[in-house]
Amino acid sequence: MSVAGLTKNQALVFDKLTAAGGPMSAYQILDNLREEGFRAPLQVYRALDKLIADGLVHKLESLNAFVACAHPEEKCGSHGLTAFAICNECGNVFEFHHHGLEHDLEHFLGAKGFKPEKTVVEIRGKCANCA
Amino acid sequence: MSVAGLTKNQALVFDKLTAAGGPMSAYQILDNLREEGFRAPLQVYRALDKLIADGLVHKLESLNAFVACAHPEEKCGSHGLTAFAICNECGNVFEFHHHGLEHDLEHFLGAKGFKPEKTVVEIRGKCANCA
DNA sequence: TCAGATATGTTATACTGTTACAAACTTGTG
DNA sequence: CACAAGTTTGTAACAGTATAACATATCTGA
Ligand SMILES: [Zn+2]
Ligand SMILES: [Zn+2]
Ligand SMILES: [Zn+2]
Ligand SMILES: [Zn+2]
Repeated sequence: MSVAGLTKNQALVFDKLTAAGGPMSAYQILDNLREEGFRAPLQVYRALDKLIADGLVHKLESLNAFVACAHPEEKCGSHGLTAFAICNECGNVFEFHHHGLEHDLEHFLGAKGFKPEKTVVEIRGKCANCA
Repeated sequence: MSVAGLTKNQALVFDKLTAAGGPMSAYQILDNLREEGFRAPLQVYRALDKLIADGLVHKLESLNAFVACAHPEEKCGSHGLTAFAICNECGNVFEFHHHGLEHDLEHFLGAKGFKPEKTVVEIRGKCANCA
């Protein structure tokens, strides 16, 4: 379950998020880790910072929530662009890479002198089950 | 400057945002409208809700901030996809539409039974001036 | 052992957004 | 005009998200 190189708190947060199988807010994580000794938001946010830097967790900006990476073996962190389809009905999140997209954006913005560092792509809608 | 069909508070918020020429947080807007009689966040959020629904203002999810539409005459609201390149150095925001992008995403997700309703695309990086 | 670095704990606070309810204004109708 | 219905605004309280500042503990290498 766990991943090498993580501290205790980082591992607790990562495992909780992985077990959830979907997005959680920082405060939901906090409440779910009180039994394990968590007391303050900062414990969660610090762990999330590291997990995000390592590409093991992503932040969903349009939800203010966090989700475990769907394929950590692919080193999402190294991709400039990770995209999410988020169902507004059931809350299900589908994570994907789309190289055409990435390339198009880089090309389009590069021509304008803009250097992308991190790209947020979140598609809100209805998933196949909820349509 | 103003736009027809807006109430007093909506017009005040829209004008302030337009004059700013860049993103503002809801509370920055509030503080800038105290002289005009604003007292509570809800006055700002209610106005923003309407302006966003009308496509005159966009929310930048990765900044928790709001920006006046760069080309309201094009009815951004009717596009599924409006994208933003946001400079991490100077805060400048460049709004654009990219139909190839929109089409690719629709095609890719449509094949999976996902029906997009609203898409967030925000590219954070360095603009030409700051590179 | 001891110093420096890293990780954690704790409190308080700042920032973002909503609920609930009351009052004022607008508009159409008898 | 009177007055009801709808819409806009005002106000207070609160809920949810995130960080600053400082203290303590733990780990690591000289
Ligand atoms: Zn990922
Ligand atoms: Zn669904
Ligand atoms: Zn626009
Ligand atoms: Zn710039």
